[in-house]
Amino acid sequence: MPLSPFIFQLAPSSGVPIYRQLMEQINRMTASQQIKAGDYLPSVRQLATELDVNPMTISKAYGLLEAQGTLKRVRGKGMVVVESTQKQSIEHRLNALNPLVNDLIKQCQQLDIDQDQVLNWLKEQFKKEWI
Amino acid sequence: MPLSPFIFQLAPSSGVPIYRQLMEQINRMTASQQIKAGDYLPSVRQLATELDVNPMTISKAYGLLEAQGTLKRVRGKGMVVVESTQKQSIEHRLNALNPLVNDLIKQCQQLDIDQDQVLNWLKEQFKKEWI
Amino acid sequence: MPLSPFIFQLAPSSGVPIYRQLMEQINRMTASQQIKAGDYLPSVRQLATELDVNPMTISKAYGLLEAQGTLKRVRGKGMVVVESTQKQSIEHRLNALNPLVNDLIKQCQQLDIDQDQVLNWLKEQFKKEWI
Amino acid sequence: MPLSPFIFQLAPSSGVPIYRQLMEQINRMTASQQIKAGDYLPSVRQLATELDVNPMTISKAYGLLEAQGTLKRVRGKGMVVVESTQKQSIEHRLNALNPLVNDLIKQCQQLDIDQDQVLNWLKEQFKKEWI
DNA sequence: GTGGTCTAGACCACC
DNA sequence: GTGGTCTAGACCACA
Repeated sequence: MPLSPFIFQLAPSSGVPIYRQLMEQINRMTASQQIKAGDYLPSVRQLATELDVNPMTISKAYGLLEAQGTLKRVRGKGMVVVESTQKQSIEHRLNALNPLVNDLIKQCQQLDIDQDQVLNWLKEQFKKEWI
Repeated sequence: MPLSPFIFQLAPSSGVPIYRQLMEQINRMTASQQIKAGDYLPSVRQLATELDVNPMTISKAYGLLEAQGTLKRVRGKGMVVVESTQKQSIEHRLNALNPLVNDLIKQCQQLDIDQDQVLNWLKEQFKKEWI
Repeated sequence: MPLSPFIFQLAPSSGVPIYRQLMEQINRMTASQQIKAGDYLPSVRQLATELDVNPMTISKAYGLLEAQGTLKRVRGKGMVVVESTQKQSIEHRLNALNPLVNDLIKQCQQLDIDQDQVLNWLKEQFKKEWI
Repeated sequence: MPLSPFIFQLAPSSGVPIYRQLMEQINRMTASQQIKAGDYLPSVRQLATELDVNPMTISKAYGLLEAQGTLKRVRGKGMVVVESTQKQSIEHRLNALNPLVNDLIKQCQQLDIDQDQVLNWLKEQFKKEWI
């Protein structure tokens, strides 16, 4: 029963609701099969403690993922990833980055940064920051 | 001639408050001097109509930018960019992209996409989407 | 125990915006440490009811005091005075009265009242009205 | 025809509407007979130029003072102080300072300044600032 | 319960 | 025409 080897990173002051941040991260991890069918997610209380967040917030995220069909509630055991999830194609996963990249492009233009500058800088940043 | 040649793009469902999106965009445009000292911003009502948003929302953004020292109220004429703003260095502007890039890196890892894949794809996307 | 032992006095017809009156009074009370670091201000809704004012007006004042660095939002608990505030020197606090005193002097001159007359009268008034 | 020997002092950013500041100042000057029955006020245009204010603002103040019975419009000559005004008693004029003094007392209390401190300081300020 | 955001609509002061 | 202030009421995120 893999409890919480998952890396969740929250940005509390980003304006994006915490439950949405959680949902998006879990969705990405199922898309990449870092969480597979049958895996159990950390319990509401455990994750709440770990992230220093109200348990109701975790519960809300789990509830919505259940409604969306990604998770299933198992009485007495917790939330389990449903069997239908499978690793999505690389194209599909890259496309999930589209909103972020469009934002990036828009911000570059507003900051008057050109393509080569930002691409070179991104390469550097990736080398530095990639864990 | 306080027209509105500025391109504001809102993401209403992003969770980021509209007034914040506006503030950030205006801050970026002053950082790149696409809006220069002495320029007039579009009027509250005009921008509200253009973006289909309540005037008070625009007004809140302008008011906070005034409190922050970026804009100044000119009676009967509108909001003008203060004189002290100047174009910021390319390093400074690239650093403004940091939060977005950290997000990008995090999402790639959660989607199990490796560095070369994403960098190549970014190059393509930039060529396609850059206006 | 975020109660409301603070006395706010509004002058609705003074022309000074309500949110500004609130901000000024709160600033004075932190300057004199009648509100100390860690104290909770009355909730938006409570103060709105108490002062018979729209909640958004209170909220605007609190929001600006937060932007100004005097208050901090604590999720689910309310607005708390930040730790950095300290009692300001008597000189500093007296100087805060400058605009009012300049106004007083100007009005005396326009009313053809001389210095001794007004100073004696002020002494009396202070004795009578001081709570 | 005494044109504009009057000293008007405006505080444009005080939040008090300019037309009200004007009205109050003119009322004080009639109360003290610094402006007497039969005196002509400066013309709208002249005062507007002098104070760097929109003529409509002056006009509004004059109009309200006319409605209030203090001034009278004389065709082709301007606004004249009506005959009924007379110098008011010193008590009456001191009472006109009441709102300001109540404000002063309130601010002192909120700033935790005691009576003797403020009275001594006021004496000094009066000596320094009185023109 | 807490604060935050947004809307629709009114009125004010000033150019 | 410009921005500013306020209201009444709705909905959201979080404790």
